[in-house]
Amino acid sequence: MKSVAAENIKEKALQWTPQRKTVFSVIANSEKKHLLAEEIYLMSKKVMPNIGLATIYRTLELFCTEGILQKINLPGEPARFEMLKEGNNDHCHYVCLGCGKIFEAPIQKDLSLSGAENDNIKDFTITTRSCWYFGYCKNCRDKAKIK
Amino acid sequence: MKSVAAENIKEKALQWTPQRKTVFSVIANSEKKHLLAEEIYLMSKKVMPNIGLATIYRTLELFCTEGILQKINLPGEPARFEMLKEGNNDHCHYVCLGCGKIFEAPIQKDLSLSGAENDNIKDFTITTRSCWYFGYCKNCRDKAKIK
DNA sequence: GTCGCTGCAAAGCTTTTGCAAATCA
DNA sequence: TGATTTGCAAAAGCTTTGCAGCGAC
Repeated sequence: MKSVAAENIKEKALQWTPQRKTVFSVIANSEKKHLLAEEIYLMSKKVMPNIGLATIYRTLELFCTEGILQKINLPGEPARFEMLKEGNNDHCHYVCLGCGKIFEAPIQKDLSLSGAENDNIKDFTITTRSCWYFGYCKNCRDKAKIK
Repeated sequence: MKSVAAENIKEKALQWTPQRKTVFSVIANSEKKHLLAEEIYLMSKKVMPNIGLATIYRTLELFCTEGILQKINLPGEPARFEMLKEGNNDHCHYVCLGCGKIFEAPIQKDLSLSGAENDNIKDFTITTRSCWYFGYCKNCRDKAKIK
């Protein structure tokens, strides 16, 4: 399993090397969805002990430009990477400040231009959306109340 | 002009020092809304040549925890800082990938829980929203078509 | 044989930290 | 005076880059 985007790499005469296969499968098979470069590196090293960190970074960058991955930057921590799916990737993320878990939900279709009173925005062509909500999940909120 | 949040600093026995005043006024009076630490540092140095970069970072962190500033992390560049206003700060950002300009619009009220099919999300308490749309403004899109 | 890819090490950049001196309450 | 803040320099942490060797086509 490589995905259409992965096929694109071959078409562009870029190589589907063992290292790139490893990085791809490690991310694709991970239970965690939002991975640090360091985590991807360590998981890849289990499969391919000689792989270098620079290769990880170069591969992640490649995958991002090819639309296989999305890079996520949250405050106070290194970048994370999330696998994109064919078709709709318009979901928003709910980050619990208590337990650190990340939940996801679809983004409303009409959300993008809502409330636009500004021509610049009414006439804006969106290519990528990134919506992040920070707060507390039920569990953590309940715990906080008990305290 | 200091804002309620700035007053809070005094109440907490934190000091409203010349350096902090400088950083605050430099950001408050800037035309650009989304500033790099480096930009704030250079602007502050014009007013107070001896101010140190570490002081800038420490002040920015303080202002963020006090709710005076919001830290913004976009991929591929250092953190930016945006001044928060009293009351509603729920706006989303449109970043033009052509000219780099950032436009703003209000966020829909009902946006947060829309499409939630998941209990974790239905029952999520949001404290902060961060919505970013990437794409092309009218100008840049038109230019691209001419090419 | 050419071109791209890899691993290693070094460098780069942003941000944080340690500490003595200065400042403020 | 005692606690906080500052500036400088050094360190830390993440990421990128240079380069020689390797591998694919």
